Amino acid sequence: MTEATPGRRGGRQLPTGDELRIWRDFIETTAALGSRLESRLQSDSSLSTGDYAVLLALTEAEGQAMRSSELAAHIGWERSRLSHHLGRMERRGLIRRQECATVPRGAEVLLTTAGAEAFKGATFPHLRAIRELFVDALTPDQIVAAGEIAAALRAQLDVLNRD
Amino acid sequence: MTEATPGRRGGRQLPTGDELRIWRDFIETTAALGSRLESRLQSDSSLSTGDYAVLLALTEAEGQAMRSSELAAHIGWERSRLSHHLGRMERRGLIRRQECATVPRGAEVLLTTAGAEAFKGATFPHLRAIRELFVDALTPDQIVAAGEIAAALRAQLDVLNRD
DNA sequence: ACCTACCGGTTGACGTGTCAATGATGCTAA
DNA sequence: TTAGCATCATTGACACGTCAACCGGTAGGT
Repeated sequence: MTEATPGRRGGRQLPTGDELRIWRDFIETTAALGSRLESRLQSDSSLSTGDYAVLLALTEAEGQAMRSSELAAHIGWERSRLSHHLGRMERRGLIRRQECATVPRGAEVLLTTAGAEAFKGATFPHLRAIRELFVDALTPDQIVAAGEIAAALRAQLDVLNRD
Repeated sequence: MTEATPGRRGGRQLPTGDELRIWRDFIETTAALGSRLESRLQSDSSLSTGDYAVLLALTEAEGQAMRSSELAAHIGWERSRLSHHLGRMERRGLIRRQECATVPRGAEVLLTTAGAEAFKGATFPHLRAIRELFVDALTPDQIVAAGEIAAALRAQLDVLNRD
């Protein structure tokens, strides 16, 4: 398992071979997991995970509507990304955009009935896929560990975000 | 931490709220980690992780060349994806393609000197980024756990791949 | 010989993501 | 007042990924 490397863990610049193997396995597997879920969602409901995130936010919003900027902040997207995505969703009839009465130059994003139905139909298979691909794959201990690992990685990302 | 849900863990169809929170945290954080590494590599060396994978494979290949199909199999990409990517890399002078002498209708992918230098310059900062963003973020136990989690998720992906 | 089926590789269409530039509109300070 | 300036949102250019269609050539069966 471990390697015959000189110690000095603190001063080392580069990952060891073991660490690198785990890194590759980890990042590739999580990426594969994400795209597998994406394709499950797609074939179950013709929605992407992006669509799902937008529809979820709108479904839970009061009046099933939000201003574009709020929506972007809520789901953690750049405005540009959201704008492109809303354009595609609008073409498919899942949402509508109209000028916002309260805020000047603001755009209100509305859930259409087609969008609400698409979301409703997607929820159950999506959650079931999460259970099958993630929850069922891991022991309860591993699920807890996964949460802690995610938290630690997130913390490090936040720390290094000051660059 | 835990929820006041009816037991019956075996028969449950959907993830609990706790499980769902961990899932979201996990998948979003790993995705963010991937894109952070992508942008580090980009700003350090003007390469994408795709470029890096291709250049790594070619660098380690005999004669710094491989047939397109072998290369695709080696890095686990679809042929179409590789073909598109090679087109972009060829435009940037990182690789060259020529007809393969031995295999009819085969395409040989060659590393150019520019490609070899780009890879050489990218390696160290890339490995350092992996250390900073992944290895340094976790305890040794967590790194081991991450490897086990990846293996378990991969196994489940493989099992469900018969559908 | 001919038809077919496969194989290696490319291409086109489209969805998705980032970055930088562009409107459009209100706010503030000379 | 008006010259900036920030803010909300969109747009265009491009990289990347998937899917399905395509092309050219070889191999097998009849």
